[in-house]
Amino acid sequence: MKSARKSTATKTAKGEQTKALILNTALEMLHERGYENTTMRAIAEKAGVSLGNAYHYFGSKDHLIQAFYHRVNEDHLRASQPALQKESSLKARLLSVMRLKIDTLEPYHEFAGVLFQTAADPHSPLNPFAHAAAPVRRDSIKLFEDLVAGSKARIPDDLRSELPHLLWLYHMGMILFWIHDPSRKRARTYRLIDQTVDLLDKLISLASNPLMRPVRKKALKMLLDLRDLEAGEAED
Amino acid sequence: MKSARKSTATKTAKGEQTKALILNTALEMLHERGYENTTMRAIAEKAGVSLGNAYHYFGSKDHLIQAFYHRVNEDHLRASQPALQKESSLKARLLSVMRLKIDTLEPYHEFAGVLFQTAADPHSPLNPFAHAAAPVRRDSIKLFEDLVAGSKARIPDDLRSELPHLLWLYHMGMILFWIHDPSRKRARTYRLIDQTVDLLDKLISLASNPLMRPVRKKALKMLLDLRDLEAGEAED
DNA sequence: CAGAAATTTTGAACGAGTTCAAAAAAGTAC
DNA sequence: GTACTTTTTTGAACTCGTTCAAAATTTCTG
Repeated sequence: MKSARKSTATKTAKGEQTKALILNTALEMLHERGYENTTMRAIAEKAGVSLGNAYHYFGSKDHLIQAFYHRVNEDHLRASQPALQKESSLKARLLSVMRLKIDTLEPYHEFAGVLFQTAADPHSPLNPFAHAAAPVRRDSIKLFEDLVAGSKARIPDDLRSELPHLLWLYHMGMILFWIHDPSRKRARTYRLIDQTVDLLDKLISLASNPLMRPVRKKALKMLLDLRDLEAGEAED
Repeated sequence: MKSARKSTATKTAKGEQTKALILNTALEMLHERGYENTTMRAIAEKAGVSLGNAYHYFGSKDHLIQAFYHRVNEDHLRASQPALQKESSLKARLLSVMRLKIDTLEPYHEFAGVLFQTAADPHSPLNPFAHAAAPVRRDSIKLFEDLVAGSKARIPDDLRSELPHLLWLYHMGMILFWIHDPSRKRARTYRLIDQTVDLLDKLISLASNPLMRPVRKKALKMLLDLRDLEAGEAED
């Protein structure tokens, strides 16, 4: 994890094709052999390109991991549509989305740990505190925006606008738990999700109470402070 | 981060001496040159031993990082004693300890990021969800046990026994923020600590209210569930 | 279509973490 | 003090992520 070179944009149909080939090969191997055994050399070889060529399109192995996360995210987004169409209560929507997230992630359980390791890197776009503009991150938050926007719950505007980020953070926490969950069929994770979704729903109702307005304002202010540290170098 | 070999216990006075020499050299270089520039080769060379010898005593570079964390922790523990002697309210004790933590960590700010990366590794003893028996982790929680034990606050037993872990988790969160804090003299971190300590103190009072007993019990139960996932493989 | 410019592709090299078999040194028992 | 066992130490080798200059190919321009 030395460099930070960006993945090069392709300028050509041929390039596009090669890039896709490399990515698909990588994801396949990641799935079949896990992280450690998926070396850049192995990817290049299986894809039938040179090692240097792989690096031309993906500046580092991390970029491949991000691409993986992006892919899984798309799958999850797609899988969530039916539930989001059907359910209208915030609680039911959240519960479905969270369960489906674990379902989607499950095939990759054994190597998901490194995903969190890269997320902990201060420069990773998955890092909760890092610059929010990173596309991977925006994509994965988008789902929670839809989730909130489409629900009929009466939620004050200040909370409503912040809620997607909060839920995204919560969902990262659940993934962290899932990574370490040794229980059969990941039963403890599913149980925890049931419990926490219930709790969250109650908390949101509580926080939406007009009486809570001052407290809520204060808490949300602090959360905004927590987020997006990238902005200014020079604040005192 | 491939291997998981343990640091070998030394069997000899000579060995003990060499191990200490390597560790001290490593910590010094870590401090002076940061993580990236402190290679195992450089450590070995400066310590006047062979590369293989360094690996004999520290199974991986991660072990050195853990040793670093351990050392910083001892410094912090020592620095906290006067305040813990003087202050008796939970809030004042926590505030001092947290501020001193940042003070202690500050010299290492530029490379502290990797500390969190290793902490995110499912196998790291710093990982909040991993096996709690790891000595590094126990040591760093110990401080918060003292902090709570020595305070005169009236706190129900169930919460009191869980509080050290909660505070430790909170303190990890503050470190995470600090790592990303670009503000001058880390002013935002200190401000956040002031605010959150205030908030925590209020929350603890609130949770200690007899009326909250049922809710508290439930929440603590869930937290216990969250912690120590290492136990059983087979729960359904 | 020829030549120039841009893009893709290659292959070799480097640096760093890690492993390991064997040499050197230290400790132990008689 | 010698022969053994154990521990320490070495140095070479291996793997893997990464870089880079240059070759091959494709695209663009007139």
